[in-house]
Amino acid sequence: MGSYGQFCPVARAMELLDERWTLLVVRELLAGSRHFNDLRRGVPRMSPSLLTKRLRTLHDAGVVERHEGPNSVTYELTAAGRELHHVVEALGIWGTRWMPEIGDHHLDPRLLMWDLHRNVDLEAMPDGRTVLEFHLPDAKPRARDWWVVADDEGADLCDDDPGYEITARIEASLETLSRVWIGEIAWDRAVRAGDLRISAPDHVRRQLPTWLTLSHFASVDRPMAGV
Amino acid sequence: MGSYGQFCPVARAMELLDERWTLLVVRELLAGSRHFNDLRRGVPRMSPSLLTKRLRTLHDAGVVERHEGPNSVTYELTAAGRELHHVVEALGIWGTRWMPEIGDHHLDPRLLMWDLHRNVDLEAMPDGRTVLEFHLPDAKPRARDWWVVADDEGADLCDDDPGYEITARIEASLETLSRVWIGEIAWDRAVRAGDLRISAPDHVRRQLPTWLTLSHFASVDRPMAGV
DNA sequence: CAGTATCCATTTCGATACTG
DNA sequence: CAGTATCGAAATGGATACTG
Repeated sequence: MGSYGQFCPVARAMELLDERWTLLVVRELLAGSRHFNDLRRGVPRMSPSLLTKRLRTLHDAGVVERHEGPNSVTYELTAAGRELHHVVEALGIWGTRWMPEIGDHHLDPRLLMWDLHRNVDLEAMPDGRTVLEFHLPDAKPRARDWWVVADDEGADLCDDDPGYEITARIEASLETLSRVWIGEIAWDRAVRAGDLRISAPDHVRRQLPTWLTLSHFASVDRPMAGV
Repeated sequence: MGSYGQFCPVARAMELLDERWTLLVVRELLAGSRHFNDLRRGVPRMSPSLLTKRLRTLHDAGVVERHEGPNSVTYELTAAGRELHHVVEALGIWGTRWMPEIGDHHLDPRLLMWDLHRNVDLEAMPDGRTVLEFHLPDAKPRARDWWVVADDEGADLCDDDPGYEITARIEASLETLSRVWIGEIAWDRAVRAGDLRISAPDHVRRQLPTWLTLSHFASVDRPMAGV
């Protein structure tokens, strides 16, 4: 394993990048995660020891820098790491266009809510606190109810009721919400079909789609759409 | 192994593409190889059974088409496969810019000569037959001498003396010629340093660099150059 | 030309539990 | 918070030889 025995730069890049999980960790770092446990939330099926190992490999390759603070450790991409965004972008576009639709084994409520919560548009939200309650009836008990609590400082994700007043409640199956998030079905269409149910005052209901920024790849053109 | 359990399109693309050798096979197909044994020459360290397996996986994923002719089998990229050129391109550029210089274990005379021979510029060459003899003194006996025989039909690679009149003879270590090929050192500089030695009439000697097109990534800007 | 067949050493990863 | 420790099951793929 390891080297391909080729001088070709594609092969030498893949020596590092074809290791399982590696580019997903890079994707998380590109998305802005800095702490070990934040990274974990972006790759929830990855074991912590494997994450450690990958971070070390990426560090040794000059892609990641590790900073030890007084009471926290942060990881950051180097210039080389930041340039991997071209690779991740190309992969994401290709995956969106050509990979078959998502199946049950691709669905993960923890990842979905983690992605959703870190992409809320704080600017678009009203001043003060906004609390979005999500209910995924078909998820496992522990992953069924979520709260995104946003103020001008940022957005937090809770899996316990924080007790605040709810601005809006969103109910959908894990599959529906996932497919809306990645752009496979449109928000409005899911609402009209009754697959996405919103409990909120009318003005909130209208605003809601602008608060939730969908996946970066949601707007990618799909050649197979409707086939 | 296999699924990452993520709906993220980067993850779904990597489910297919992070398997060892896969993108190098795609690179070969993008470079124009159509036949099994041509593909093998582009990935000389890959076992034939593994190549078979990867081709099957790529076929099942809709990336490759397999055509059985009367006495030959050809593989061709589908539209989905052709679009992987964005991914391969991004990887090659990144690898060129950020992967450390090549080491001995990256050198492979078979691959080098295969790459060189399929990138000669037939248009730039004189009419009739052109025969380039390569001598790599430090390669293993069987991989030390090569002949590229080009006419207006195409270029062939031989590892036995075809017996034709030699237009030019090029002598360099495997490392030097590899580094020139991938653009790590310039042709002229290698010649001036005496690392690349050419036996040919003066007008051929001047023309030679235009006949040999270097690696597609040779011209990529290297941020670490000279550090 | 275009693959199969075989075989095992090695790796790799996932799951889980635990720690300063 | 930021990791280690441990373990075994699974698979991966490299080497080599062979075939219609």
